[in-house]
Amino acid sequence: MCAVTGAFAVDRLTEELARAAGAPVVLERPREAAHGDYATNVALRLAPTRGRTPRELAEEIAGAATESALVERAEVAGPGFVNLWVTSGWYRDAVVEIADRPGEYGGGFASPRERVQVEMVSANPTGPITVASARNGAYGDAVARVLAFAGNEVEREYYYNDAGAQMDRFRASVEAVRRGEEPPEDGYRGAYLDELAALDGDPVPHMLGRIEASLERFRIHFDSWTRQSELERRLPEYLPRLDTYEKDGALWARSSAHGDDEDRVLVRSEGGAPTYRAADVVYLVDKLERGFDRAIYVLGADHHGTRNWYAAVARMLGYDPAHIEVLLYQLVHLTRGGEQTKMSKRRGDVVFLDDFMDEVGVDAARWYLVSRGHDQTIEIDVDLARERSEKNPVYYVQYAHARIAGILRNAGDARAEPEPGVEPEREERELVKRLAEFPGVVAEAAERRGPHALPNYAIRVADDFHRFYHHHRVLESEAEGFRLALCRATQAVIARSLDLIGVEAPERM
RNA sequence: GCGCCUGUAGCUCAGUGGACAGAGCAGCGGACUUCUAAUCCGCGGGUCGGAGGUUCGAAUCCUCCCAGGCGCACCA
Repeated sequence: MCAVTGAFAVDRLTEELARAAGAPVVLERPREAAHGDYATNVALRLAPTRGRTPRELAEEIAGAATESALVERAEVAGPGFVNLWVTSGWYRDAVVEIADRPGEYGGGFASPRERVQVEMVSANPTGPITVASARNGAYGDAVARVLAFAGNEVEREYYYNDAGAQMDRFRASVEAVRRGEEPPEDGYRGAYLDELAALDGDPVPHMLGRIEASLERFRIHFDSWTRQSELERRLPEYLPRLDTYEKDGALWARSSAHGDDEDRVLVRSEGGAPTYRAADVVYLVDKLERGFDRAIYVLGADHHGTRNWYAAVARMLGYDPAHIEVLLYQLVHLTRGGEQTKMSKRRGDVVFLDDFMDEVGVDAARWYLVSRGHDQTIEIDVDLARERSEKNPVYYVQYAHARIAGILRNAGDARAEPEPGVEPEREERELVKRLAEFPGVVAEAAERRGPHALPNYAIRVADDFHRFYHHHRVLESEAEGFRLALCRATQAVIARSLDLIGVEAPERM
């Protein structure tokens, strides 16, 4: 239970209403201003169980609600909605509570607090990071940031394949270039191969270095890097704990008996080499034995077929599959002038993250890749990206932040404290109510693993702020103290919304 | 054939049970001796893929159908 003191403004209002209704309520913001600042359908929900008509019950709740010091007025509307108008005191308190603790507002709600590992990107180091993999990172890192802000302890990990058939082809391709020959038919091509060929030794560590640099530039920092080859070696320890059988000379996991769609090969018939699945087994044990309460896998939709595999492995090993979570995101389709391009590293005709960042900037790149629902395939016209950059909503949001920073620079010693009797104007009330939504937006983004709610919300905040700014002066106005506090609160919410998706909040533009 | 995802304005997409469905871009018309016009104000634009069902109430939940994307390896 959260204490009443220190609870957010909407929570306090919700509790007052729950008291009036004698049941839990959910408040929502009506689309129509005529329907009040907040509204609840609690009477509609309660009427059947209480043997009353919805309107009758709504009248009663509305009457009780007006007793609250937070409620200016309450009306019954439609089939039985209770519409509420809040007092100017509620607005002042809401602003102060955000402005007073800008670093914490909206966060710290995780219960229980968990140790979480988010494993993401994990692309084979056979080439630079592509825009497709960048979506994995943009999504996974935003989820990680949201979970951390919620109060969890989060680590990011990159898992890479440093052995196996694809890596052999990659190394052979580099070797061929070093000998001045064409890469093999099934090998890799592209300008980056020449750069790797110019360096000495195994190209894999060099490639990984470039990948890490790209991701750091993309503002994703990995706490750890795990190699597939090291995990494979430990397979014999865990084989006895698995449900396995031999068929056609290969060793199979009977995963279909534990929730997977089919059985999987662990050890190949020819050569006796372990498969990628074998490394999966060891890796899962490794993650959980490191003490993570939750191991999150971020995978592209082309891997959705393996979703049940991880849970099956957990069950076979005797772990609760609830510790494992697979997040899927749909793929990125790139077009050039309307024509589809194929994403194949081997053909070398892909768009690399570094080039994408060069073209549209880091902020727009992150914004673009995370502002759409992860269940949605996104289309990016690479040719359009550059010219669209000035119209990208990310600048609209950043500009609101920079404008506020400008006001606060000019404010000097002026105090950001609401004047006791100040009556907020319409644009101010809308902005305050918007800021009051923030904790709910973050909580939902965390729960649904849907960080795209944040950029969409940030646009609304910027929208409300720009409108407020246009209609009212802050400095040397009669409500200067209130408005300065409102500016601080807005700045905090915008900065946090952007930070959670890895976008910077500039002081000047 | 089986599985996952998607179908909302001209385009790109929000909106996972509430009151006449929203934004950005594109189109048209207005507002700058400003705390930054990267802004604001206004206008036009929709059988929410289709058909049934559940509900006081459905873009949202259920069933079927249509269309598209991605999978269904001893590659990763």
